[in-house]
Amino acid sequence: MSDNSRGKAMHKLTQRQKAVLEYISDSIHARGYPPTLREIGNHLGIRSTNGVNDHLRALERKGYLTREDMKSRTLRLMKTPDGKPSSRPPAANDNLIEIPIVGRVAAGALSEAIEQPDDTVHIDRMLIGGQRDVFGLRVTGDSMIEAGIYDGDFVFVRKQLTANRGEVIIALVGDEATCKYYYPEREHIRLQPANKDMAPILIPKNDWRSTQILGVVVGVYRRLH
Amino acid sequence: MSDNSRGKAMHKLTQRQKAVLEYISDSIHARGYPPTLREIGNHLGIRSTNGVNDHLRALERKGYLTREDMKSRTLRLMKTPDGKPSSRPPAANDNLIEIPIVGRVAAGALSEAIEQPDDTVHIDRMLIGGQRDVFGLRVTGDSMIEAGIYDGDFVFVRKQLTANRGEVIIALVGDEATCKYYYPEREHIRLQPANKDMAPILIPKNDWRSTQILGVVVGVYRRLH
DNA sequence: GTTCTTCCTGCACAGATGTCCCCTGTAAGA
DNA sequence: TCTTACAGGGGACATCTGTGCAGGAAGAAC
Repeated sequence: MSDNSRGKAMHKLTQRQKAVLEYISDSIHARGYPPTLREIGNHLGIRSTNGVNDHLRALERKGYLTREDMKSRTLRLMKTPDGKPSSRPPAANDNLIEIPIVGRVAAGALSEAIEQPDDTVHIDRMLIGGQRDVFGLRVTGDSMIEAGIYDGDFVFVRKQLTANRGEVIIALVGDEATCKYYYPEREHIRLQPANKDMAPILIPKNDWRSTQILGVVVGVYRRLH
Repeated sequence: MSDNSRGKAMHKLTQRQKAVLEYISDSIHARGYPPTLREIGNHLGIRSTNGVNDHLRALERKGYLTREDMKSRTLRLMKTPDGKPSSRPPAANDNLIEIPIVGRVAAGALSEAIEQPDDTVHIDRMLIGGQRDVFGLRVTGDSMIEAGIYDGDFVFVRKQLTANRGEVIIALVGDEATCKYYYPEREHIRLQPANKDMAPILIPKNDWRSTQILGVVVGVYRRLH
């Protein structure tokens, strides 16, 4: 046994093997359970269970899946066709966070708005830095264009009542949620737009309630095209 | 048949039924596939497959799971024991797309880069407009700051070889992928930065190969904080 | 009491499913 | 040329696995 290409080498898949792997993955995600040999064969036009088994053995040998002897539907994916470790069910859930997109946000109504969101999106934790208690908001207006936040952008906001100087926050001014830089100063809180044509909003510290900060912006998304 | 508590009433589970449901759920999450009748019986100390089947029938009747006739391991959870809809995998998957984040992109090597991505992220289809063939790229440099695309931003790119005038594209210039506005003109292709301090890149149409367009930017994401 | 439902035992059986063996053929390497 | 990996066909076979029938015991509901 010369076995020259073993070790932790990246075994590449053939087109056919890839198709098999993809069908297994699809089946698991769409139905919640893996397919049988015959289901795989049926889907790919392979009439012999042995033909399918050949592919499964190859995939097993290359480390893309494991299975248990003599048990039906016990396929488990180990890697995606790209070679990424694919403990998909855990991975998909662990790395994702469901974020409510709230439409209008009125005073005190943030939690209500989050409880009954118009919509939700799923975001990879990687993109929001593993934060918790995040909600999404659609930006209206051009007050932050110099910070690269445009009209229509989505901002993802970590819910918190305090912020550090200079952070981009969502604050409640009157009955409206607004996106600004946060600059606490001696006499007042300055909410600074990133737009030289717009003036800062100054709120005397007397009038300021801590509940007016809804959160800190941790991500911005813009659709183009 | 009086059947007084039917309708869409919330059917409560017995202790035993709950245990069965929990074992099924555990099995799916821990192993990736549902158990068989005998596995359930074995785990709960039920020696008769029929005893187990009784529970499954009860759970089915009460709407907590479904299964397919004469197929092994085809249990599907519909509700958690609390009564919450538990269609986690379907919901999460239909709306999500897995996007490879490619690092370096050299001439002709885009598909390879996508096949072996350094990383992938999951993006809600809603955010990229239901596009297919999308990959992600980290932006380097300030050439698009006036378009709100900053150094370090992620751009999501729909793979295509053509573009419309004025779109933000990723093109291959030399051996490097670059993000610019696309302006085809009489004599040359103009790749226009969105930065008044930078000059456009002009490529004579003779030197231009269609493969130089890698795709059109459909989304931009920026982490803050 | 009578009738349900729940929760089992035990068992027979048919259909589903994985495994194994024997083949054919192609293509790439050594 | 010989070997190996790939991509199957066809089929026998043992085992898995769900289904169904015949009960039984305990408790609740009527």
